[in-house]
Amino acid sequence: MSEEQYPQPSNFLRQIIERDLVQGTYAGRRWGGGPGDAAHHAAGDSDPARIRTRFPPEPNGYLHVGHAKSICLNFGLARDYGGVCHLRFDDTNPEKEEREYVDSIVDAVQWLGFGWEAFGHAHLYYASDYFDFMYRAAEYLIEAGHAYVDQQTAEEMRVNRGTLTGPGRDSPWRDQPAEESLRLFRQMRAGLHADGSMVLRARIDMASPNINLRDPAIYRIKRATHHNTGDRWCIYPMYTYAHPIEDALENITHSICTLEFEDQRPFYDWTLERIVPLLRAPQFAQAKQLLDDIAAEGVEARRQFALHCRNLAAAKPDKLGHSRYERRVEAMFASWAKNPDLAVNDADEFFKLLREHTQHFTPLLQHALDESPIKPRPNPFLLPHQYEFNRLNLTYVVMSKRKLIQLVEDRHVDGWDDPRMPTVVGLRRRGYTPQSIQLFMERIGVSKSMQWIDYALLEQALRDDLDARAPRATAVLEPLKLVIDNWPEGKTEDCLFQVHPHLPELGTRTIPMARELWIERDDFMEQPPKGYFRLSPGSMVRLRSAYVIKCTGVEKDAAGHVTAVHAEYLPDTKSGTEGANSVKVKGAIHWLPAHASKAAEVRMYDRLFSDPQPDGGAKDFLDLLTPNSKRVLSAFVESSLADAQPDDKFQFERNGYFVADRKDHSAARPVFNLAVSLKDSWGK
RNA sequence: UGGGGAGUCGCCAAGCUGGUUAAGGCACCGGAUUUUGAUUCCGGCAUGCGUAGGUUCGAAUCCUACCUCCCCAGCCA
Repeated sequence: MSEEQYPQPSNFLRQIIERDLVQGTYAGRRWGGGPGDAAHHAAGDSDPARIRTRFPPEPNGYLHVGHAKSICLNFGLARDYGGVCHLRFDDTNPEKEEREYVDSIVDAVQWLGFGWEAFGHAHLYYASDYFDFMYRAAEYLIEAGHAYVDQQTAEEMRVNRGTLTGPGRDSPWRDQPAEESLRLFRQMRAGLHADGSMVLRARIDMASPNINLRDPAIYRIKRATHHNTGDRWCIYPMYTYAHPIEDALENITHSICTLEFEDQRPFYDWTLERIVPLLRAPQFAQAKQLLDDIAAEGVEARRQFALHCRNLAAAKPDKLGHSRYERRVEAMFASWAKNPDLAVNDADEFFKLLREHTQHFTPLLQHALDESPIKPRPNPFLLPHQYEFNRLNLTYVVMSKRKLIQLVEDRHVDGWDDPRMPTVVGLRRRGYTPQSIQLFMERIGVSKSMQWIDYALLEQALRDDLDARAPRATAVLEPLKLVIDNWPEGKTEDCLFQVHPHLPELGTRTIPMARELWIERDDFMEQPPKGYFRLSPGSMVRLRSAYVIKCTGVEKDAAGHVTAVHAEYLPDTKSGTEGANSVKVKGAIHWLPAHASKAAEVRMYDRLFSDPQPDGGAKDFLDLLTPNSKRVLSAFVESSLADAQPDDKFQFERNGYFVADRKDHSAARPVFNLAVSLKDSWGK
């Protein structure tokens, strides 16, 4: 795997993947054609996907630009490394989830330019389809002494969890016999207990400095109709328990999530390591074989592997549990610490214990094989690993679901797809292209440090994308009448415009010049400041693709507002003719004929918030809303725009990029949204 | 105060198995071209890598101490 093969900028995730590819970490995987346990996959061929990633949204709301980063990352990595990215709905909490959101997420991911069809399969999955396996695994954990049913109230559990600095207290139910927990758990499933009356908990360590390891809840009773499984279940697994299982069943190699889940990773590993005998049954047999092989290699191999395991257990004490087999091994490790030579004497017994009671040692074995410094040993378990990246923070927007909902419900915006919203549907309606969003994500990169990205960067990515390909058009947004007094009444003359200045193959369009025109109100000033290139009394300016004109006067209403501007044109200065450059002018303004332009509604959008971090600190984000962030203008557009279809994007020259509104635009009633203004070093 | 992360130019971000002139993007500042004050093009932009020590011929990269910021105490995800 040479560097030249991967021209993309390096980041820590790419390095991890490239390392795994080089080392063949996941080379031995088989794929059963769909998600399933190892027996299912063992029956399939070797996995055609070199890596598998996943985008796992909970279908409880609309996706926003933060999700888009995760989508671009996960699907992008899979695409770049010959892998597959699964779209998986993490639907383990029926109270919050709805079919409507599933549909909108499917739509959003596709629109962003990604798909989950690969190697003849549509990799779209639901965590809820794995409930049976999750339940089986839970019973297995109970039987193995790794989980118990707790009848404390939620409040008692909270109190007994301890604090950030102080340890928790064991539940009175923690040491009840496995049979009793199993009986209760089955009753929970059968619906014999009230919601909230008991919960299944992993049995780990109530004194762990990592609070997530203080016997986390893994199943709760919740009578709610699930969008996918209906009323089949009244107990539902918790995310922390369900997620690693989902990944493992789907053969995910790199499970990539945001930084706040870092503390959760030890539990992710804990879960998979404990259920290896169930999850990876055929590989489990392979692991026993591997132990036999090592043992057969001789005294030195045995000694090395045993000491490697000891060192690992010393570094990660949680890899060893409390069964009597594990306690025996623990005792051996302790004696070897004092005298490594003892390892030689104990090696036979050590291997015998591991070989005959492998199910107790899967956590230790998993890590020993994963990080074998002695001699590369294939790790048959092929468990997925979790990696975390920095979440996107964008200035001038809010991204928390609660706040987004409030904006919609309190009618500060016109809906989830309001062009000012940072939702994917909002960006789409605003005129953002999938390419611009992908470009933005490439530019901001990914790392593990906190990132605050200026909203302007998103806008610039849109400009860069649209500048290269959007057809040009003329629109006069705030019209002011211009009368060319020396132009004959009734005369018109076609003026030629390029559709795109750098893409001549896109052709030309014409706009007829006439006596009465519309120009932009901003393009005239009665008392111009220094450096103003446009029209003012006595000044000359070019009408784009037409003639140079000289301003001769203004009309005003009773209040003194300018109602019309008068000018005379210089007949020999038409663009494209010999005399075009006979008169040099600094400014060129755009215009439209009053008799042949189309009226259109143009919606001008500003940032929703005027504070760079409306989400931060003690501020009330609603106090920081930009007043009038939406302005509706009655504008004129060139008549060729009558053919514009909803979602079509244009550069309105000298103004910015606009999109025909995907909901409201029609030929009869054209409606355009400002996507992003042109860069303006003068400052309108 | 426990645990887990992170600190490289205004904003991102490479580099971090010690030796490069500390990549690149965005922003910004010059200048050229321009009938969009747009685009494009050229040029500029960290003697410096959170701070202080140390190891070394040589440190952003290794060691020590300290500082700052973020995350964690749901039967949410």
